[in-house]
Amino acid sequence: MARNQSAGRPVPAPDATRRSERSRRAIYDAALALVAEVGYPKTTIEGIAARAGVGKQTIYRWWSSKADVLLEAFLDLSEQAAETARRAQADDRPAYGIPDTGDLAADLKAVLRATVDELRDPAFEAPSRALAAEGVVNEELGRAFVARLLEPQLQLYADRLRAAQEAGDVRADVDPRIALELFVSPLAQRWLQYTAPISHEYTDTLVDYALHGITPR
Amino acid sequence: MARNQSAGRPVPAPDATRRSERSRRAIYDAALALVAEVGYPKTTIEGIAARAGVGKQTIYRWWSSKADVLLEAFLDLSEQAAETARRAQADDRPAYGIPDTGDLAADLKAVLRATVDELRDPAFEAPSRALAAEGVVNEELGRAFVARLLEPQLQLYADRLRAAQEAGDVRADVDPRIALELFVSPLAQRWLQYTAPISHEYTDTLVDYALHGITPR
Amino acid sequence: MARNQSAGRPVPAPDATRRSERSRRAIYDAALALVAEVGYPKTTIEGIAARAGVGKQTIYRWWSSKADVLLEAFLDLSEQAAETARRAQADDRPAYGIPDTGDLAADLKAVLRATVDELRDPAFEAPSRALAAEGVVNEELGRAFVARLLEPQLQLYADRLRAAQEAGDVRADVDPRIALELFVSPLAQRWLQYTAPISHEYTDTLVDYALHGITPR
Amino acid sequence: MARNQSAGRPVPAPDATRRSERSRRAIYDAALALVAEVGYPKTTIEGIAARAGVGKQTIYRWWSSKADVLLEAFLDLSEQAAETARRAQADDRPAYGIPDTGDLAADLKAVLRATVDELRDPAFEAPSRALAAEGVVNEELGRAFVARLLEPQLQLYADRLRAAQEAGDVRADVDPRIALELFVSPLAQRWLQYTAPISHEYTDTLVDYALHGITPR
DNA sequence: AGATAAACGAGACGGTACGTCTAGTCTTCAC
DNA sequence: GTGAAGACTAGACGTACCGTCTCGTTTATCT
Repeated sequence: MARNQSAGRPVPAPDATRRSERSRRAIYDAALALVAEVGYPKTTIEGIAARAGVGKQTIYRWWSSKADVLLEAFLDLSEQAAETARRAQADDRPAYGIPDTGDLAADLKAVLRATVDELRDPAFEAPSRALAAEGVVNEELGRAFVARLLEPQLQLYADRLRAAQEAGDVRADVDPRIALELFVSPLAQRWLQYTAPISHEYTDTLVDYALHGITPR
Repeated sequence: MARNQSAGRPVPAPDATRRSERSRRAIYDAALALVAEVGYPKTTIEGIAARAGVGKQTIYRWWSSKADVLLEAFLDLSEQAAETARRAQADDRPAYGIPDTGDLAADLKAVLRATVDELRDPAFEAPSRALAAEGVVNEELGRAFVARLLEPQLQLYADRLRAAQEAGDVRADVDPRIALELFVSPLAQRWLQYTAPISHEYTDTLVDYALHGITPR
Repeated sequence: MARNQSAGRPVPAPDATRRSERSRRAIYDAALALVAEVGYPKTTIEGIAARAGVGKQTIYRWWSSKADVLLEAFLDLSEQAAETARRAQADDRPAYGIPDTGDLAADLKAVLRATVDELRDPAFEAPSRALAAEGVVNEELGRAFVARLLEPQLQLYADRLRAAQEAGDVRADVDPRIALELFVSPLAQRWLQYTAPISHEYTDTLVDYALHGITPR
Repeated sequence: MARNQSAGRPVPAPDATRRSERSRRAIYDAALALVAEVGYPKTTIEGIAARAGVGKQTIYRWWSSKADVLLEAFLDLSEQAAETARRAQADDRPAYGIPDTGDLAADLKAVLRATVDELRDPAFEAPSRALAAEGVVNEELGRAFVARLLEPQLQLYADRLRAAQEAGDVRADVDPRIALELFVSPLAQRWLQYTAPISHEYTDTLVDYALHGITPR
């Protein structure tokens, strides 16, 4: 992502130590605000630069594309949110990840309900939807999006499922990385593709189906 | 979809009876070819018109956007493919839909394996990926994409599951429309978002997990 | 003007006897009205056709260009005006042309004053200015404009000057066709090119200078 | 001329100090060449931009219309020609304007003969004819054309006539600005409107008629 | 009176150019 | 010597007309 250095002429890499933190922040803010306000397709680099009070070159110097700017802006936003959340928690509690109360179904349902709520938060919806869309069509960005944003999230589910396996609540022969998709992917698809509305009841049902299957026991 | 008639001056709707079938076909072909060759973002209306040997206005007269052209082109392609498939089948066999051999798991696995193959067919991949991406970010198109392409496919799974319910192979309290997502959505997400590779083994596993759950029985 | 029949395939010449007089009149009216309202450059053949309630082909069938339509429309207008003027005159008076009272200077001044007034009539100004402009840049139309509209007018001056020569009021060695330009062309240039305002005093002065020269006698 | 700033949103005026002289020259050259080669109506802004190797926006940034480009291009050409002529002259001779040998008729005839030759020079004919035509129909451009190109030329005649008045060769009560039209306007009209051919003999005759009148002395 | 054929209103078609917008590069000036 | 400002080349956007080409629908003679 960072900087395109594959091309012919070895562009002298900008000196990152002298980079203006002020501009970086302003660009993130402008990019997120514009995506939220006018949508991703109508968000332009010129627009971001103008809103951030920054020259276009300052954007092209540090990012390779509109999608790249937005990806980093969103990553930054997520980190800030995570940081805030972490700080807000009581100090000695498990810092991050999916809770493990011993009740797998309840834990998954709780987290998925929270995810549903988050997906409906407009501040998150516009940029993450934009990034997801761009990632569908732009494989490089798609992989970056998955690696830096999605996979870390999914890993938390995998960890929880592995813990459940150790507790005997999930069969040992089950691959947690696949199993988690049984409830995560349906939610993702409904949200991304508007195939159907999402709700707490829906995600609860997904967890039940995924844990116990749909055949008679 | 149809025609923009929301704006101020009521543009007289073009006379569809005089529409050039030749141009329509040429536009579909050009649009699909360009999306496959240079990708959706670099496919332009000017490019489609030039390649189709058609005036730009002929495109703007009948479609409202590049996405709209591609959606119809892809629908047309699908219909043609379905038509071909239908014709290729023996006359008395069940014409369309998911086979029902009595073995639900085997039937689902077979269809999903075929889907995996289709998703890897470049002729289908480029346009459907492009449409899916556009649909993520453009709700109107997204809903049209789902309603006209995706949902009819999903309905076939729902039908098969309902038959399985009647045969006692699926619990009666299960909602087929949700249940199908347990194996369809994971595949869709891996394909769309590059979260992980897809394979026949993978979809087989999904069916097994979905049918029997991941908890010990 | 008439009809382009130089090209390869011998387009069957339209049958003028079956031509719709109604359409012809409507086209003339629409053309003149549009030129007066929106100016010549913004007058389009589509616009004329729409306003005249006529198919575009009906225009292309009978005229070769926008300029051609306007030229004929203006000729028609001029003929009608001349006809009206002729009818309005007493029956036995000299029907047409420049009066000959025996006083050359007075006669020329009177006619030029009338011309100044006519040039200021908006109904004449827009189309004649448009035709003159087009004629400057389009030699074929320019020559047609001169031959059919301008030269007949100038001929009247030449006739009056010749009569004056016979009466001994103009030197015998003077070429009337050139002499008339001494007062006609300055007026034409001021009007066409906005080089200076026109007035009755101005044309009176032109006649005086032209008749007696500008050197001391 | 300058820049359109009448519209709603106040488009930020471009910074003239940073203007590319290279582009400006290339645009002038391309515009003049195209007008000479294919004529004014078939000269397009796109064509000028392409030929000049320039983006369309660079033309729209600095000029408001095709006519405006051509006017400035032609002014530039005239200035260059005048500059060249000035440099070519012997240093102590009267730098510019109409010669004053004491023989008014001869001086005027000489200058008009030179003008006839210039009007026949294709390099000047196409653009000046195009500008004149556009000026007939577009008052704003017409006035600019007159003010910046025509009137300065005419002023030279007025100056020479005033000198002749002081020398007693022209009557004191004659208005030089009007008198000059007696020989300038006829030539202009013949050239512009193709009313008749132009020649050295013709302009000589015009001078004779204008100086001495057409009546017997 | 009916047949026949051309002119007609309408408007879709392949095109060209318009004037605007944005991409991404390059240059200038201020801090 | 970085970074804002913005002019530059390039080219797609969506619109407006061009001139050509069908369509059916009048008209208007010619059987």
